[in-house]
Parts: sequence; structure tokens; C-alpha cells
Amino acid sequence: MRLFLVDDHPVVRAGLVALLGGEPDMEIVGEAAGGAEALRGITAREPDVVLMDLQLGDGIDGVEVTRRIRELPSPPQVLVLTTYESDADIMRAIDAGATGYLLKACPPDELFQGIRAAARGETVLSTKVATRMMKRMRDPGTALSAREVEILELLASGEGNREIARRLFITEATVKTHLVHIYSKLGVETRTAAVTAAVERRLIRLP
Amino acid sequence: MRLFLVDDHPVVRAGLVALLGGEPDMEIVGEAAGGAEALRGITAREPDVVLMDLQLGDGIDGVEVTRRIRELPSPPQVLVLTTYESDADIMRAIDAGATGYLLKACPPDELFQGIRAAARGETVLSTKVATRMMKRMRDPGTALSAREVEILELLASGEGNREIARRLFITEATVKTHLVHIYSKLGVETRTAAVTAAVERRLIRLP
DNA sequence: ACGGCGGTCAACCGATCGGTTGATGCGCCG
DNA sequence: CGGCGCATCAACCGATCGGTTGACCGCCGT
Repeated sequence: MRLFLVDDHPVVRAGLVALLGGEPDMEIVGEAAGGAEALRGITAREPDVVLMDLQLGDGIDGVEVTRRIRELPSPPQVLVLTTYESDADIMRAIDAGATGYLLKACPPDELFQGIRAAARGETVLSTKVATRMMKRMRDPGTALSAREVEILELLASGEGNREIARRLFITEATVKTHLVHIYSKLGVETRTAAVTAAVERRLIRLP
Repeated sequence: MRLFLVDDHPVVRAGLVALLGGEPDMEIVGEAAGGAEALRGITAREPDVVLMDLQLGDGIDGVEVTRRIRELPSPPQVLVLTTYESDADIMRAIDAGATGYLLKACPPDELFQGIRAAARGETVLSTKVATRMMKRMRDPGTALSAREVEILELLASGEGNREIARRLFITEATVKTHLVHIYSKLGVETRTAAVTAAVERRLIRLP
């Protein structure tokens, strides 16, 4: 089984090399610290499974790299292995074509089995991740509308309600209505808390 | 040289074991995933250097663990090895008694040399971290005081002025005074904008 | 066709925030 | 020693925000 590692932390890459080197059925055929390097290496080495971190340091992030990998002819399986477990991260990764989503905090055995499952094309999720997905399914009320995300982005740049209204060509009253909905969906009570909650859930991105 | 690892990611611990195992002068005498486990292990094994992550998953964080380690009789050197590089993280770690601050994204050689330097009691900083500190020194006009950063962190969690005051055992009036200074230093006009500005400048980090 | 949902708007009120002025005490440094 | 920066507190005011209620319209799916 040919593996390719994408992670911007040399320590983590070395760790995976050491861990996976002990498994006789696995062979690491390449590594990359960034997105562009990963795409070059993967087209050249044609691995079976790519272990992908989402935070890559350089501009392009792991989700985008995953999407481009899956657009290659006869693409490898992409197994996300990262620290974070926000709804938005998971959904975006799956949407981009990831075969699975594991956390770095998971026990090594779960990692080994996950890689083998991913190589067979099976979807594999960390138990914590699976739990979160289930909760989300059961409560679809927490999904923000596109308009609400638009409001959140202006909120995050520190604009007042008046300015947000002006930029979106709506009235201040409408902005406040949206805000009430956003607070309710995010489970917060103030605009500032809404911004941090949205950033944590990767609903929006700070520039 | 006796080393002790504290990191909640099994993958990272395995990576460090593999990396450092190749260095003849280094020996890993113990590991821990959480704070309490770390304190027990360190008192038992008496390492020379502790490699400490700041995010430990369980309640107690790496800064607090570092502080308690340094309060032990004849304490080991604590070298922080983490993903983040915010001013607040760095300052709090140093203040807690850390000997140095390295990033997981640093090249392995820098890690090896850093550990040897830490064992000799020398202060060691990643180049990125050192650069940030220098910039901070050169432009003290925009440097926030420790108290102001403290306010910012509560601000970022969405607390109102009253709650911030209560938590810091000061009055609301004082909080507002700090906020005016913070706005001025960050060049913003609202609390929400202050949070995003602080996050962008890595003065604080969202949880 | 009807209901549900998302988006829009209005008017209102209390609570909070932003900003000002002015003041005190503390530690540090030239 | 005399400043200077930092932290602390007070009182005040207008502006803004948070929250409510109620309403209208258009789209979509059963």
C-alpha cells in the first residue's frame, strides 16, 4: 500500500513515517509540507492513499488540495488527518472528496485500520467526528443560511449594524432580525461571541 | 540527556520518539497526554528536559503544567513545542517559566539543537517566534500590555464589560478605560473589530 | 393550493457600549 | 527626586445594540 503524507509539521511527518514504517503492508512513497508540493509529488508517485492535514501554512489549504487531487485522473483516496473537528472543516473536507476524517489525537491502531479501510475506498470517521456528524444530522436547525453567513462576515470585520445594512442594501431592522437568528443558531448572545463561534466552526475565515 | 514528552496527540508523541531516538545523546524516559499524568510522570522520572505542548485536551493547559513543573524541587527545563505562535501564548509560556518556545513546523535540526540548548539552561526561540518578539520590541507604541491582552481574551469570548470586570476583579469603568487604549493601539473603533484585529496580529488566539 | 421557510421591514424599549473628563496610586528610570 | 506609563476608579451622555412583536412577500415542495 503506497502512502503519501501532506503535513506542514516536520515533527508530525517524521512521526507518521516512524509509526507507519512498522506496518509491513504500508510504504511511504512521498511527503509534502504544502499544497503545490503535494500535487506535484502525488502526480509523480501515484500513491494509493494520501494522508492530508487541513492547515498547510502556505496559502492553499488542505480542503482545496483534496479537491484538486480528486480531480486527477484515477485519483488516490484522501484521508484527512488533522487536529480540528469543527463541523465546517469536516463537511468541507467530505464535500471536497475526502474518503475519511481522522484526528491526530486518535490512537495509532485507529489510524492503521483507518488507512487500510480508506485504501479499500471505505469511508472512515473518528468516533468523535462521527458523533458530531450525528448530532448535526439530528438538529439541522443550526445550519446558517447564505445570507446569514454574509452578515457574519461583515460582523467579523467589526462593522456596526448601520454599515452592514448599507453594504447589503437592506435596512438596519433586517440586519437585527438576521442577528437574532444567528445568535440562536450559534448558541450565543452577543455579536462578538457570534464572531468567535463562527470562526471556531470555520463558518467564516478571518483575512 | 533524559527527555519527557507531553502532548495529547499520539501521532506527535510517536514522531518525537522516532526522531529523537536517532540522536545518541537523547533518551526518552516518559510520555504523557495530559497535565496530571505529566506531573506524576515527571516527579517519578526526573527528566532533564520536558517537551511541552500547550493544548492538552483535558482541562489543565500546558502553561499551567509548566508553572507547576517549575515549582517542583530541582525542576527540569521546560521547552514548549507547539503549533501556535501568538504573542499571548509565547508571553504566557515564558512567564510560566518555560526555557524556550519552538514550533512543530520547525526543521528537526532546530529541534535537536533547541533541546540541547534548553538542557544547558539557555533560552531558545524559533526564528519565527524570535522575529515576532523583535518586531514587538521595536514598535512599543502598538505593544499591548499584559493586562490589555487579558482583556482582549475575554473580549474575544464575547463577554460584556460587566462580566469582564467581574472576572478580573476590577470595575466596569476600568474595563472601559482599557478598551479605549486597546482601540487606540489597534486602530479600531469597536470591540468586534478589536477582536479580529487582535487575531490577525496573533496577539490572541481563538480557542 | 396551501404551508413552511427565508428574507425583508417597522416601531419600540431597556440594556449596553463608546467616549470623555478627571482623578489616585504604584513602579520604573534617568 | 520628578516624571512617565500602567492600572485603577467615578460620573456622565449620546449612540448603539439586543430583543420583541408583528407584518409582508416570494419561493419551494408535498
